[in-house]
Amino acid sequence: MKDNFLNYNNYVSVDCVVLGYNEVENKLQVLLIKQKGPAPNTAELFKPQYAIPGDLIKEDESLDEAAARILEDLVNVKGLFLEQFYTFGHPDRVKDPKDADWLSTRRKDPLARVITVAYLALVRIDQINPSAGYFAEQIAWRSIKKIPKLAFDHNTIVAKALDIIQAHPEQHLVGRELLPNKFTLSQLQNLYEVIQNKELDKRNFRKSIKNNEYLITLNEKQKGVLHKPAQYYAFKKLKK
Amino acid sequence: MKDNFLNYNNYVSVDCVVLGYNEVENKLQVLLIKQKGPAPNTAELFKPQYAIPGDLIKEDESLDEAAARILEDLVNVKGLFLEQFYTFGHPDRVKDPKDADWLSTRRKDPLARVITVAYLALVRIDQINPSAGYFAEQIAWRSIKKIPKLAFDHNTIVAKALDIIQAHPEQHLVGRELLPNKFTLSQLQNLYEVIQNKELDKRNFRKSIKNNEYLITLNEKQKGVLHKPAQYYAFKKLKK
DNA sequence: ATCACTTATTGTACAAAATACAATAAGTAT
DNA sequence: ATACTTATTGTATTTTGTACAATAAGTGAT
Repeated sequence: MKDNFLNYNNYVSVDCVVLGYNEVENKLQVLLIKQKGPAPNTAELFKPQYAIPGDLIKEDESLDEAAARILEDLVNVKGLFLEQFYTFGHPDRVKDPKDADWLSTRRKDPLARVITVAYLALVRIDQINPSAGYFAEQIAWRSIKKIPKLAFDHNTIVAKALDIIQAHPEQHLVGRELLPNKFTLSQLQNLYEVIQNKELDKRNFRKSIKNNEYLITLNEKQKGVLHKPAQYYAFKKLKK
Repeated sequence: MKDNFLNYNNYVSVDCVVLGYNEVENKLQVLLIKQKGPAPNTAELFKPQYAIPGDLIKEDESLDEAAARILEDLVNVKGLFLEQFYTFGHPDRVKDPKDADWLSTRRKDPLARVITVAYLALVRIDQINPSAGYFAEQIAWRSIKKIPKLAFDHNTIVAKALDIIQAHPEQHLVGRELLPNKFTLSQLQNLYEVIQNKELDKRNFRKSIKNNEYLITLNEKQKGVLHKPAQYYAFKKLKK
């Protein structure tokens, strides 16, 4: 019966893949943080890496709450779309020598295993104001096509998030989350094209999207543009 | 900087929703264990509940390995289909009074939070031999239509597993996992009907399934049946 | 050999959805 | 009036989904 009182405690963290859409450049980007070193006087010894934002969970918060807190701390925005998508728990996932430095400044037991629950968040880059928080030296948006080498297994985590959203953009409310409240069908199409990384036919796109039960036509058109003004659309509130 | 050495350790477990297919009765069932009490002499004080099989993870195993171990211990079969599908981490998920008894016999700190990574497994009931292991008093198959009240939040976990498999049976290799190596199209159709809980048209089912790139026609028919013998089919090996 | 019985197998008409493809419309600026 | 730019729309074709019932191939009984 000695197994009855096994006590394999583990660190549990939540990591967030924050995908941001830059409408002007029509690019999808991922939010990275540059790791903060230890006390300033020792900073020269510390080689910061880029990472996705994450933190250990707190005693009294759920996983969803932890993800929301991490994002709030970092991007100063509440109520973003957030979705758990996978949990990464390989025993060696934080044991690469490249990560030892950072862990030694942040953990009582730097070699302890960390299991991380990964979340996907969608944000409009122009609407949020990410700020380097207590756990980030600075933050950076990077194109999903040029993601640098990241700390821990974060490249794997980001790749899995991208797979998921590309397979089913509509299930992840991309339009609602990544566009302004009112938008044109061309804007919506551009977004889908970036996410799926392929061109779509205008006529066919409009035919299919107009079956979307949440899309509504507004009583408003573009003004002052140097071409035929486009109709504005919006999304209906979600049924709860 | 006091946050630097936060030490919120947590128990992490893996729970498995084992769905078994009984071809004869054409039923989908879920594998439950009846919780084992403390030492025999105190057993009369212990009110066992049904639960899905699960265990704390071990120090040196990945989540996938933990899931495989739990199943192996319980059903004595290796190499089953196993898929992580969600992680449940509400702070109170093991704090219902109904669960206090069992936890007090198994945990140094019975009130400690447990985060659990849930896996889905698919098995053919006639092919495996579940046995009560060190953590199960006995095991039981229960129809997915009549699942009793379970320990912890296990009813929620089972419900989520069922949602997932019903939405996309083909993505979860249902046929490959739940049928014999050679099978008839009627067998395959029966399985899909049980999983999706609706009747399918024979002609339409065959039309759609025959597009499946993994389905191959064998050089063999049923023998000795009291009706027109059916063609046997099989699944091609998966590309890795 | 015929027949009764049982399950396996197949086709066709129709509707709906996906795809390929280009001309016209509505503004602004000159 | 014209040039320019992006918005908007339709049609033919293919593919996929759906509804629906007659024939085929065995066995066992006569």
